[in-house]
Amino acid sequence: MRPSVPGARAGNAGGSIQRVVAAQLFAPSAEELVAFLRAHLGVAGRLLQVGGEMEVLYHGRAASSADAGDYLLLLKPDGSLQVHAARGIKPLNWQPRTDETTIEIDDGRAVLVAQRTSPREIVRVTFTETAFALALAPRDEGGLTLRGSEAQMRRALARAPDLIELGLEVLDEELPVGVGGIDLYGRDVHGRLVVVELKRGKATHEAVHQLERYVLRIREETGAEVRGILAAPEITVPARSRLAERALEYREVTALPDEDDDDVVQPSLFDP
Amino acid sequence: MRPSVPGARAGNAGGSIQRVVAAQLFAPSAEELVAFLRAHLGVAGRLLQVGGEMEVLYHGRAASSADAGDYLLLLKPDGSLQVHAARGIKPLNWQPRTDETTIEIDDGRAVLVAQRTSPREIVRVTFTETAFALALAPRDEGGLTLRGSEAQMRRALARAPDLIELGLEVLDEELPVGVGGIDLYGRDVHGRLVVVELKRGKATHEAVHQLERYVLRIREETGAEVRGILAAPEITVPARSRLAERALEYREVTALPDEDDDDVVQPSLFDP
DNA sequence: ACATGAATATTGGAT
DNA sequence: ATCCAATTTTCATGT
Repeated sequence: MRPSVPGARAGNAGGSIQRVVAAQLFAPSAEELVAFLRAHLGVAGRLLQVGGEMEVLYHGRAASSADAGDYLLLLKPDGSLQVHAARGIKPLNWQPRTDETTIEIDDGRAVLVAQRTSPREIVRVTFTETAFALALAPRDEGGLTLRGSEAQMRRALARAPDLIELGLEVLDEELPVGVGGIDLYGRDVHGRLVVVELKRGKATHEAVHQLERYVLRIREETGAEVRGILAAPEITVPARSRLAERALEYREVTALPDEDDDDVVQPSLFDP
Repeated sequence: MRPSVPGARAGNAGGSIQRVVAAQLFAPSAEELVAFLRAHLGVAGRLLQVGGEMEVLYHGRAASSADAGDYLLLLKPDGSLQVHAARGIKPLNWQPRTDETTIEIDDGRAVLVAQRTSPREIVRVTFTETAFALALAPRDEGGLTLRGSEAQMRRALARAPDLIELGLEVLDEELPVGVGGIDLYGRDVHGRLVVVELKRGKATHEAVHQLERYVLRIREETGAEVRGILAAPEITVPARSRLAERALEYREVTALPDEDDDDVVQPSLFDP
């Protein structure tokens, strides 16, 4: 029978633990923390963690300063760094990539400095009271599959354009026009050109602007009649108004099927 | 003298550790993990962590499935959840808020289900081989101050509009016009109306579109001559071209001062 | 609750 | 390297 709470197990137990938890350290001194981090920063694949009281300074695209508080620092093997507070998805401070990370003693405290060259940025973490440090050695990751992206929606609608409108013929996906691209470009049952702007979430006035720009551009280029359709699962009230003012259209399509359905895109409830 | 690597210290050592590390568990069985998580999920302020092999399913705004792999799960006291892989700032899976979190044994494995009501979302984590679990009790956070935001830039430029152009008089900040607002609205030394669009980073064609919309709107409303200025530290080449085509202007301003300077906004290098 | 826009956005793709 | 658009964007703010 294994001990449970609190874990009284020593450093390297058997089983998976020594493969994932490479090393651990509780309530270290500044010197111990520095030695620990230096040792493991040099090992490829290590995910390091430090928990406890720390101060964080950042200077780069912006600049920030976090007073001493209890945070959780993660240093991933790809050089990314994040400092988490007790709330929210987003870290308090972070760095997507770092080119150089050093750990030194400064004024009796362990100080980690992570720098990036382009753009020139620096994060400086001063550990004022460390509760623990962990060195993890994650093994392989599993694959990730995502459904319901806009790209999937677009491909599904290109295969089944009747879900947007009966008789719609799709001529192009991601058709480049000036800057950016038209999600779906085609011709309706009466031969009129159709520009379709897709959104996987609630469409806002920005999506209407995008559609408007594309429609005007195609009208200029072809001189023909061009319809514009905004296809999304939802639309904000102001966006709906603006659409109506410009004689553009809205079509309801959902990015995800119901859980008991296999299709990626559902037909609109309002199709004739 | 404290022990260093690997930490052979038992669960509740003295000092800060028992205040931050409430409990720990290494290589637990499914039952032990369930008991641990249940016990600590009920305690306010606990930040829970589970490391090891797990599968993650998500269904909500989109849907995703991550095969078994070594990940790190964070459950914060505010109900947010994130599953981190070894790379990147962003979690593999996450949930900004959860309304209900349960932990059960299913087919011999510990399974955590976190649900959110609005929008209806669910994250299901199946622990296939747990290396460790930690219950942290973070104490107070320090304050965070940030410099270099667009709002700061705007306030600084409103106080010192000469940094944009000599003689510029600012009449309004965040002036609502249709949808959205004009960052800075004023009058130049010749009495012409001026619309200023600010960006704290590199300005793209979207910023030009925004400026264009505002300028056209103000021209319509006033019938007067209206200048449009895009103020940013950088601008993309296509955005610069589009500006020129529309007879709009670019002014270089930086969001952050040099490190040895106290001003928030630097004057343009090209000012007369 | 809804709408809006900033963000140290991050990330992936195309050129 | 640059530019662009999506993102389960998240987040703060105003209405």
